[in-house]
Amino acid sequence: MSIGTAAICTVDAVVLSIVNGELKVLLHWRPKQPFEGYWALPGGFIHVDEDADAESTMRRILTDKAGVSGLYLEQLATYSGPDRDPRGWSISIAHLALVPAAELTIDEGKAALVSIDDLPELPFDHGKIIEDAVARLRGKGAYSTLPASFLGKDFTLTEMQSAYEIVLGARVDASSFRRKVLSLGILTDTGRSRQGDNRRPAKVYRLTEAVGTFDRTLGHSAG
Amino acid sequence: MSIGTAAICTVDAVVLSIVNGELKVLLHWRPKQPFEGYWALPGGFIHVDEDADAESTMRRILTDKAGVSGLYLEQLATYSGPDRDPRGWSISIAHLALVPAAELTIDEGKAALVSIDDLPELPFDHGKIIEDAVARLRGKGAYSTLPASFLGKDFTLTEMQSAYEIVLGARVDASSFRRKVLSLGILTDTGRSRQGDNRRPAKVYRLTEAVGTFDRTLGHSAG
DNA sequence: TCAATAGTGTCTGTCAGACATTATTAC
DNA sequence: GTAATAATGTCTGACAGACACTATTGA
Repeated sequence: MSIGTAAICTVDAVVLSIVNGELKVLLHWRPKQPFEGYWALPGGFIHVDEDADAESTMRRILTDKAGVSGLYLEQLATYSGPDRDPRGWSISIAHLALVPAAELTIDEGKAALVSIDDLPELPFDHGKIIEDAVARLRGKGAYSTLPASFLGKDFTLTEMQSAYEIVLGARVDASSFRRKVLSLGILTDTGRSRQGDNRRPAKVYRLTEAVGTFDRTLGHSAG
Repeated sequence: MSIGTAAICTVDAVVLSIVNGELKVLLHWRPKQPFEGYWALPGGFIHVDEDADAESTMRRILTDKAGVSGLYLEQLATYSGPDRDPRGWSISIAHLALVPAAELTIDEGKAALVSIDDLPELPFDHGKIIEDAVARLRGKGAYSTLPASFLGKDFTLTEMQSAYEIVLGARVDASSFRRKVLSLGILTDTGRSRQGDNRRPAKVYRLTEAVGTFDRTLGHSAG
């Protein structure tokens, strides 16, 4: 009896970034069939001869297609079925990646950052995957440091608050935000300040640890 | 160029249940190689000629191996790599299932419910998968109706509270629990009561909707 | 009556939201 | 001084935890 299956095994990434106060997703122009000429999520085949696991596949592809490495990456969900890919029964292990826009290398014509509110028609089930990715980000954003992944290593509290507001899609009270974030101990004061024009300089912080979750929520709680 | 990969595509389920106030996982005795004679998670190959997607594969296998259908099932994560299965580079789309113990058909000798604190040595990465499943359940339990999936269709508040206590691994105050659960509107009063010996009968409720999440937490909040 | 469990009432500390106020910069 | 943003102080309502209290059954 055969132990293998004929399923096509791929990975796809929903790479999100904040540009001009808007959540954008990285789309890649498909140079080949199927869906030649369409914009789609960056993805590709698992190479069983070189990849240590699906996350390695994903990082290899993101480095190749978007020039990013070391970004925040988590597994989103796995999509499968006979109809999602015209080549046959397929599996896609989808990932969610968050990256500061400045760290992305966009090859004009081959890739683009597109507002999640203004997506073109997408092949496969990529529309659904992006929807799920944004839902995950919005849901997890309120009780984790995920939104800080959109910022550089160092940032001010105002910048961090702005990232949370964009992720949550709601205004956040500055006083509450500072009180909570600082009391959680997730930030380290770098001792430096960032000057602006005609205004008081803001203290510069960085994450004490990598992305993590906490039990209190930030921003408005529904209900 | 070949579009397929040689990855072995499987699904596995962490079927959890509560027996005697303890969280138990369904293990299946492996009648064939690899790991013949070991206890392992119920799982199997995706059949691309008959399965509509990985969840269909999972439900087909659970019906065959555990006689359960219509249970709560959600995707957990996908595990992959060259070493987790001796047959080669493999993918397992792992699922989390919650089911009342009474609805399980256990074929003695072929399957067993084992306490999650007393697991045997498990093949593949099944130990890690169970660990992740329990972490998911504990994390999501405090703000969802997931623990109610361990109960039958109808239940009393005391039974529901007990399920939450077992899932959260902590005592829950009855007054707080009732106040919260009832104010959330997630329960419908059936109008019936359940008699016990020498005690006041308890009202019988059922979930108003299928498993869902809410924003307030039940039980102790950490921090 | 008692034993046992079901269910309610109420106090208190914590904390999010609101918003007024102060601080620090450039000009 | 003004303009602009950074940061703090304080009031209030909501609610979780604690726990005392009442209710309803069988014997």
